[in-house]
Amino acid sequence: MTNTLDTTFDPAAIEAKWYKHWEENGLFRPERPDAEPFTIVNPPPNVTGSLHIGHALDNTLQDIVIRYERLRGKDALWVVGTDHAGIATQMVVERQMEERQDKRTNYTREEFVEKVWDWKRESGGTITTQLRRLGCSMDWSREQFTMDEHFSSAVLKVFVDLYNDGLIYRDKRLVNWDPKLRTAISDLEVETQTIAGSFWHFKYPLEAGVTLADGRDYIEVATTRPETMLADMAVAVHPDDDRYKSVVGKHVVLPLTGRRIPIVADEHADPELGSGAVKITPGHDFNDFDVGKRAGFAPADMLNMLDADANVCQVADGLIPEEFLGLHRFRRDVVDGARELVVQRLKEQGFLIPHIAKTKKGEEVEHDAEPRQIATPFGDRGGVVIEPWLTDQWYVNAEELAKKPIEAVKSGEVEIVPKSWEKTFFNWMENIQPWCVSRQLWWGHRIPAWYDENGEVYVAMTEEEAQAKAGDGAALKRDEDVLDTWFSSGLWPFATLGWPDKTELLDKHYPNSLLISGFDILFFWDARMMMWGYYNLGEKPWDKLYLHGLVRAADGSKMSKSKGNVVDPLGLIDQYGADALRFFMAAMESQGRDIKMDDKRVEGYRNFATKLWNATRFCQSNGIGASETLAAPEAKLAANQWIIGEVSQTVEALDKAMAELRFDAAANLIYHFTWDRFCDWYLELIKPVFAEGASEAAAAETRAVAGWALDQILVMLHPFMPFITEELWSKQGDRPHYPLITAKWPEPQASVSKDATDAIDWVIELTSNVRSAKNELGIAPGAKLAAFVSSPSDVASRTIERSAAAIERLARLTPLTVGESPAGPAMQVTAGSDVFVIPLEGVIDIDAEKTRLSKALEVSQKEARSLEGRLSNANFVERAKPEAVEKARADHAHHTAEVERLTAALARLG
RNA sequence: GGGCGUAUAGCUCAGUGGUAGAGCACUGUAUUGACAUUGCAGGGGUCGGAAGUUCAACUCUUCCUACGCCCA
Repeated sequence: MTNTLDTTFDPAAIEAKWYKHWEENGLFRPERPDAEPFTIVNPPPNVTGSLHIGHALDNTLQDIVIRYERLRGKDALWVVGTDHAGIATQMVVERQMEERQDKRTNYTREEFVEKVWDWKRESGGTITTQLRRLGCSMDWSREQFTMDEHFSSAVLKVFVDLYNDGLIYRDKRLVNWDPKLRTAISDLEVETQTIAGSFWHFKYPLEAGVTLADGRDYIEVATTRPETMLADMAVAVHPDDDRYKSVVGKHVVLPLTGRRIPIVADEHADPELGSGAVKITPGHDFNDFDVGKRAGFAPADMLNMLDADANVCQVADGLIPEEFLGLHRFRRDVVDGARELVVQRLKEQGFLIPHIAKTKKGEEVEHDAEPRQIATPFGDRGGVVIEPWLTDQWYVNAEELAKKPIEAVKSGEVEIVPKSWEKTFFNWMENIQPWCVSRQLWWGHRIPAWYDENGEVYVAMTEEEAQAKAGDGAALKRDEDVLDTWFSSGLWPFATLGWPDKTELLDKHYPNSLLISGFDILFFWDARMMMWGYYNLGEKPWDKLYLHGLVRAADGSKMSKSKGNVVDPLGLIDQYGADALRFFMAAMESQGRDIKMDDKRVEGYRNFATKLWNATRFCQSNGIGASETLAAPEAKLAANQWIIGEVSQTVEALDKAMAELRFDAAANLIYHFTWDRFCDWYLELIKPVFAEGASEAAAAETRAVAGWALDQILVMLHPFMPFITEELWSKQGDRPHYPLITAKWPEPQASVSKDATDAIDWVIELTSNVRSAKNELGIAPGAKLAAFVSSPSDVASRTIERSAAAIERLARLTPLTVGESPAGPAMQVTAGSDVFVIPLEGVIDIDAEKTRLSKALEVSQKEARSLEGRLSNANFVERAKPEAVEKARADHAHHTAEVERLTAALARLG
């Protein structure tokens, strides 16, 4: 029995209804204890986040795969949750406090963290509601959060294990410091941007009595960061640089501070660049840090002239003049800083070497500095210039942990799709640097390390354990810092399944089957998961990694809030429906290439949904309802056999596309099958069967086959368009205990007669050719015409006999006579090897038919000539693949025959 | 500087060693029975440029040009 569909398709009306139904009935993860597992973990979005177009793509692809595997009977688990997003979340809550003239430091750490939890409970996880609107079928019953108690203890365990294995350590070295957020960040969180800056040249006076070979009493140095000269500890020159050989080991006396610093030989100094001498500030520059170490300065002795806010503070030797203290490192908010004051003072004291530029007219003009493009590091969250800063931080020995992941990808144990990303993966993993994992925040997993009065460190899961290690008398103080959010989200593939406990879930679903992520988090997250997976479980996190691209604005630019070109996926869902947006994402996703937003295309897929809706309405009006069998029904009629064969081919091709993760190919297959085959041909072919007076047996067979074929469409389309398909499935029959989401995927099992499918293909060709000819000759499309075929092929004979009704209805040829046509003007139409002569006494425009035939003749002549050329080439006949030669011969024969036929037809027209 | 990727119809994109496809747009046409969010028919491309391999190159190789991304 069927439930009548509304005449119009309204996505919004069905989306909420079905999502609720699925979720409330536990259909996202039905009990399938004995089924083969299939597992995906969702890249956990920030708990502060809301759904953007990138999430829409990422989650659509995952949902397509998980729904597909669920339909194929697997125990499909899609793990979902959010991550605590240390910096982002703390920023959100602090900003809210600011609005109330309040601040974090007005509270204790515990009070503040409790406020963040309050925020999370009230406003966090907006995105989880939004994912539901997209139709994503995750297992919400097991929703995870990286700060959950269980997850948190897994994080601490990893830290402790790594420490015990010597893979995590505390070190004093330069770190990327974000002075706005007042925390260290990892090198991945630094974005280098090229900005317009200046390059200043200074004189550093040699100490009394020392001169260069050329007699000068100073060394010229140049810098883009003059303020750091307050903490300079050396001047480096290249050991082979003759200009400076005599002064290596001597000293200069710095202006402003009066610090006496050595001239050292170091290969870092490039004789070709500028003066060849470089100032060395080991405490504030990564290169200088290395030079400083080589020159014999211990990190602890390196001068640090900036505080956590990047304001000038006094250095250990106390030589920075009072007037600089407290200044910001450089001009900020229209207030000059240390940089500007240093330049001003050096200029006043004659230590600035001006830059001479020429104007367009050739006049020389003096500037304080040379304008330059400078590669500058910015923090990806705070957006301010990163300061290399000397602090104690925790580092993970990433080089060691990267070994197994590299090996796994090399051996093929883990497959990266598309493969082109492997090189990028290796390039990064093989040159990986120690990973700074400590963050100076309050929100996050606090580092399980305690220090006694002597600074001795004790790493343990709990304070009690640490105390036990330190001894009863020791007064312990816990490390203030928290861990990088990626440190914890890297545990996602297994900590969400219960690890470190040995759970059945973990046993069954680890390693995961597949991970889908944007390539932008390949290093941040995907690589971390591999490191953690191998380290903690000795096994890969997933079999396969699929990387997709970015969704770009329609003009190809990157979407960003500042540009104001962000497309809201929820708006698109409101406008076109979730199914249309999902289908768009799938159809555009071709192995990692970026996707350009195209509303017209989304609209097109909304139209596709409407088409299917209306096709189903047509079925209903002819008594076509739900199928009663999984296997294709028995069919005698050619059209029915044909559609069964087409379904079977489509399933096969679809399975192949899905196995290769070709989302675009899969979407296009089901699209074209539904529209071009099922709607445009099959439904037209079966219409005569339901006409009055037609055979009841034929109608019954057709109802069964059509109902079955439509059901196969609904199943195959369901992963892409879950809402409309579930709605139509339910309306096609009463099957409340057999919802589409957990229905069975079709299995290609058709045994259809080739005669039948050939017959329909022949009818389709004949119909298309008749329509085309009529159109060119200006004959009304609806006109029914008599036709003659003198010596029909086998397929023609059979089809004329069995499917005259279809030929009449579609090709509009009737009566169809086997035999010679009467003399007189006529047009010719072919199908396969058959030629139909259609007399058109009085109707035909003879000139138009002549033109049409001449055009066709020209094409065939050209083709025949070209093929002749190829076939007369001995090299081709001898060396080409036999199939290619065979095909060329057949094509040549065909075109030669066409030339003959068309010439004769033209002659007949006079 | 190192690495990767992309250049195919007006636009957005598939594609295969045997002379090209889709969606949208465009043109013509059709309107009382599933659907104008539609049907039918059609026009439109020397597959970025050059050279090479091959019987045959849009497809493989090299170089060039343009654009994009990542790393330093």
